[in-house]
Amino acid sequence: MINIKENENLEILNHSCAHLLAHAIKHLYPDAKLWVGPAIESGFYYDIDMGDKVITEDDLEKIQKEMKKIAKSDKRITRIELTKEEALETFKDNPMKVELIENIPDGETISAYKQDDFIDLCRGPHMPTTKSMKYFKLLKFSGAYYKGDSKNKMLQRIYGVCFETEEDLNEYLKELEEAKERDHRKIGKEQNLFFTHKLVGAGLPLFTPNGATIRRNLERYIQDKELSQGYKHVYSPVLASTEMYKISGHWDHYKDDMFPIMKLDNEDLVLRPMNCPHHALIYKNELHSYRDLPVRMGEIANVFRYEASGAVCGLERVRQICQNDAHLFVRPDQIAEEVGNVINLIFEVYIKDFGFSKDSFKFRLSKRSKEKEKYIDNDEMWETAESQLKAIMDKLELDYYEEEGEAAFYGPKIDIQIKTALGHDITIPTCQLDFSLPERFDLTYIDEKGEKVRPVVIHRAILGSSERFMSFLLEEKKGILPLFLAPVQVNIVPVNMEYHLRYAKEIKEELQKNLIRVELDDRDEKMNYKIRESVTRKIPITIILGDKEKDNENISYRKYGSEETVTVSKDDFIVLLKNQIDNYK
RNA sequence: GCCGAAAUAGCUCAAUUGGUAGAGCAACUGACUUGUAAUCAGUAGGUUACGGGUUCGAUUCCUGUUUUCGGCACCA
Repeated sequence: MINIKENENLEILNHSCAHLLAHAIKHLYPDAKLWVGPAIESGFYYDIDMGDKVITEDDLEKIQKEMKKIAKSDKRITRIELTKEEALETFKDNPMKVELIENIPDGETISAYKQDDFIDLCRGPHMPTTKSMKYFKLLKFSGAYYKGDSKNKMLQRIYGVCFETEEDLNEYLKELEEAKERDHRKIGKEQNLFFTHKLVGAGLPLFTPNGATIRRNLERYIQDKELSQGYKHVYSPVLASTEMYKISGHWDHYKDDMFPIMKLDNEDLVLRPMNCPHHALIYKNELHSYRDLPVRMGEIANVFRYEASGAVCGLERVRQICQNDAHLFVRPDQIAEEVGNVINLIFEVYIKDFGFSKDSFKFRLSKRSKEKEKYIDNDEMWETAESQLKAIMDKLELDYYEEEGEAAFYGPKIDIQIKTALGHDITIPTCQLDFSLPERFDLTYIDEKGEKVRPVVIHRAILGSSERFMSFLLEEKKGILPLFLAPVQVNIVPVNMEYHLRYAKEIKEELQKNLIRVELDDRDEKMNYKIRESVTRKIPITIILGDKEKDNENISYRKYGSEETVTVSKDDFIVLLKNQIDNYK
């Protein structure tokens, strides 16, 4: 999907189109107060205070028509420089712009752009004339908080996109449609993988046998990976006393994201939002020597977060999250190596095993913001942790960007960001550095001098959560699953029900004994019908059995996406399949 | 949580300004079955998300709730 912000011409074009939108709005709704209208990755928007007027689909049509009219009339777009007083005078009817102008430091040039009877405060640059905006479309509208702060009133935002040619616009609109086809919620329904039910609640998906098969095999896969890297797995309860979260800092910094307290006789229990304190206590349960470190403690663990009702989304954002979590308890001198191992593991899983493209995710160094009260208070710790993570990423020559305000409350993170089919930017794998948890739970190990020393904790998740990884997998693979995850790996279609069913049953049993997930389509239907269904269900392998196979005791199969038929002996087939499954293909 | 929209058969969607809720696919029944993407016929399937109101009459209008969707805010 194209990124408008990466193409300077398109960025200027889209920003100019935002002005065109505002111009049309002022024609149709003279009382509307404009806020800002930037170009964004997917086009442009404009935020407008329209008083009590609420935008509808019909309005969008009207506005678009008016935009076309202004564009066609070929108005020159000119830059005007103003003094602060002139600017205040020009925009005196708009309190939002007045505030904006008042905050511009004295002496700084204030510019505005004018096209016919419309003028807007703006740095520019812009296209020379309104005629440049020929191929655009208004796409959607919604509410948006003034200055992006939920404490403020809500403005109305209109989104659109503009291109240099009609072909580019149509291509883009086509891609938007195709993205809808990839939406994991649509695939989940088509392949009967998961659903939500009102009686269970929002953000709490139920996994059907098909979805559960994918999930179970994903969880097995990642645990085996971890075992091969020296991890050990634990189980810990989903509940804990609030006392624990007061020690960990969750109570001060994360309470609003947790489900409310359950009062017992003389205990206050909560559903856990994270596993770190539980794991810290497991670490603390025994004495550790410097020789034993790093301790790599993993768990496929359910956590619970009170996600806002407007935020829950399919498997992408849920309220019960099954994390592929681990905590690495390391000596300070092991930090770089262990973080490196985590990054390598991410590459191994995402690139090598699943074959995702390098462009499908981005590394982000997530730092704390200036609102320090949101985070655990220890400036020195934060500076050390952030600079250490940065140094490690630089040494690994990772291509990454930095963002303030994205850290966890207890420490900075390396997050791996992906874009969903619908363009949401979300984290899947994460690797976080934590000097706070060991301090708060008084974790130690004995160093070579026999003294107690503080370890450092690395929090990490490779799949992120089972739910979120599944949503990513389904969208990236367009519902075509690798063999080791497919709910049905092999579908058997007999050519004729009367003559070939017995042989088909034999083959099915043989495959089943070898733990291959196989189905035999023994319905009273024609062969072509069954083949078609096998393909539309995206089953990786369809076996066709007729006289040829029966007489020679072999099988013929076709792979999903190929029309080529391959004939092999039954035993060779089983070996081939098991090989592919073990190699995650 | 906020702004807006939606909710009709298992699924995808219809139902002209308020007047008996329909279709395709799937399911079921019967017939037909021999080599790589849909055989034919029939049957059944609904308190139109849930509650309240207006009306002689509500899928349709008003209202409350829930869920879903598009954003915003939040966010691993």
